[in-house]
Amino acid sequence: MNIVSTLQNAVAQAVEQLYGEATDPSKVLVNPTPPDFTGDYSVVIFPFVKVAKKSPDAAASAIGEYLAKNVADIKAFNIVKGFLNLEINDAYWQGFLQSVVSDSTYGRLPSNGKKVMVEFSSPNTNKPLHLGHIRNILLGWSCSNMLQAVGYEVVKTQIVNDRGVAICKSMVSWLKFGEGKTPESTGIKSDHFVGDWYVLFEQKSKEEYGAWQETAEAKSLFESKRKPEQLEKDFFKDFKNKWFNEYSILGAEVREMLLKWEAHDPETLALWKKMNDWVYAGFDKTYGDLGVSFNKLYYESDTYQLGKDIVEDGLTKGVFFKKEDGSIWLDLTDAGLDQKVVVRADGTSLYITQDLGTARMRHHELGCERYVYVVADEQNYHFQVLFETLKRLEEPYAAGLHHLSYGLVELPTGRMKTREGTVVDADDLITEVIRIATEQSKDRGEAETLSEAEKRENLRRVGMGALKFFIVKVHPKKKMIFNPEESVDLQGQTGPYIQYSYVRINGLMQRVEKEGIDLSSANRYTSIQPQEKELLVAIQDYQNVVLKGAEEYDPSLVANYSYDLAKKYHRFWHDLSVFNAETPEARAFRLTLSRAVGQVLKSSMGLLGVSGGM
RNA sequence: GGUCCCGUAGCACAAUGGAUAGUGCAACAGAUUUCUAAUCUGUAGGUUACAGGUUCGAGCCCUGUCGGGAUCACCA
Repeated sequence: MNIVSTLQNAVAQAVEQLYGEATDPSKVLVNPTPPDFTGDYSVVIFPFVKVAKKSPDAAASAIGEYLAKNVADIKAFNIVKGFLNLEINDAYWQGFLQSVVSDSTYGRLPSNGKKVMVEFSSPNTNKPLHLGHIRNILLGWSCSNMLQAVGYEVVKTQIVNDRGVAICKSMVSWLKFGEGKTPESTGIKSDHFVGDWYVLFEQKSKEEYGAWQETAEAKSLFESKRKPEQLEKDFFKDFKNKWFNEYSILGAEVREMLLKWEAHDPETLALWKKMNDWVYAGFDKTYGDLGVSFNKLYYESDTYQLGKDIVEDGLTKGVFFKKEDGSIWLDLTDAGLDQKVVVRADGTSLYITQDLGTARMRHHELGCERYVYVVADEQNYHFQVLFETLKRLEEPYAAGLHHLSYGLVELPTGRMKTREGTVVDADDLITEVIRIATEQSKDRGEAETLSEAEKRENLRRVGMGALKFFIVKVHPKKKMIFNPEESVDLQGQTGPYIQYSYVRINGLMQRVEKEGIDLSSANRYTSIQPQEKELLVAIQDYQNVVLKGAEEYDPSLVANYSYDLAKKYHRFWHDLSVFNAETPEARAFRLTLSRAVGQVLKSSMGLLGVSGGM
């Protein structure tokens, strides 16, 4: 058993024996002792002073005596201001170290027989992926990995938003202005190619709107509908949607396209399929670069009609109600939310209708215990409504729904805005971090032994490791600033810094292999140093970190842990000699310890999707 | 305006209600001429936005204020 749980249990037992009060062992606080104090772990005694009816130090002393007597692994204890500091026997650490290196799955839990779905990425098909998608994808991916590590079977899904106004804009634009060009003929990556037509559409539309504003019709509309004091500029800004739907020629073409699509017009469907396929080919490349994949894809074109049956249900159950115009509503005001339309007056479905239907369908198909939606925080309200609705419908899976909400990513240059063309493209960013990694390696002078291809692959790994680590180290809920230059820095809190620790360890292990060094004398090493102890304590903590990360859907815990471990290893490396250790036992011990650190680093970084060099 | 989220060093980020609020970058001062120098150590930098409250103990929980963001469509 983990020493921390051993201690928790023993303390709970002590409290019960000494003071007759039952205590939940998992509530006993056992933390690594801060470096300034003597000890490996510290028990917080304050919670027990009331039942002990003693001063904190006296209670600590009594509990300490009890532990020293009853827990074989405890070597000594001391008390500082209500904290009971415990020293653990070297024999325990020896055994622990051996158990780690002999267990290739260390940190992972066996299957728990439960299933969880994680939905992430879920892009629109009218333009390429951008920086926001990268955060989404990395969060989804690492959460999937963490859940898997703690025993879940994970189904990774995305819903591809392949229909609707957006893709129709690209289609209209390409038909009108495309002159039959293709990704092949232009040499443009195919999802970017489709996105370019979307951008062109928006440009043309803007031009049309500008021209229209000069017409007599527009002027008189402004005069008759303006609010008092409203400037012409502001009026037309507000009016844009209405204009697009009722006055725009391009807008009319898009609506026609959409109607034809919904009527299954063969030519429209063929065009739609062609453009979407271009986009998918492009996405696949980006997903490949990021090293992610999915188990199951859902397409909005298949699911957008879904949800009518669930709405029927809701009507029968009285969860929903119908207004005179035929639209169906849901009143959530008692939950602090608003009224919400779930089906339009004309009987067509909305975003929420679709999500209701998809939720039920997926549960029938997958039968998961939990469903995690990785979606940006601008949709917090939507998910509140969605989950509350499913709860009221008494859907059996409602309690297992979770919105993993994440904040905006910005660059140091400022916020991304579609309209201002400052959106950071995912592919560009990937290229950029690899470029920076390459540039930095030039200053250093890389190992000459590698082939060109190997060097390139190394740099790609460094760049991707940098990108991934930098993004995932921040708590999902917080908005963050991604600094490409800083991310690739080889010093500091970065992916490459951690990757290097691993490379270093790998180098050691290869040498062990080559020289046939015998590590079996490791357990005869009797003077564990502080730098070694802090590594052991950190390794011990790994399984808890993974568990917590999975429970809280928070990969930043694993990222910060990895950095911390790498940092401790560097300190160890600097202060103590490994190969040139004082004795053969010390050498064997340190090599074994290094192996364990490498093993954990590989595992923890692997959870984050960073496998580069590992 | 209602609702929700955020506010920690110059900057970027940590900190299950527990000890003196940490880490990196940037700055300064050193060490290590090795086991790959992609390293390490030290100095400096803080009224944790502000004001109250709960607690043995609050960056964390509660109330209010200020600042920033998101959202309040028969869009997705």
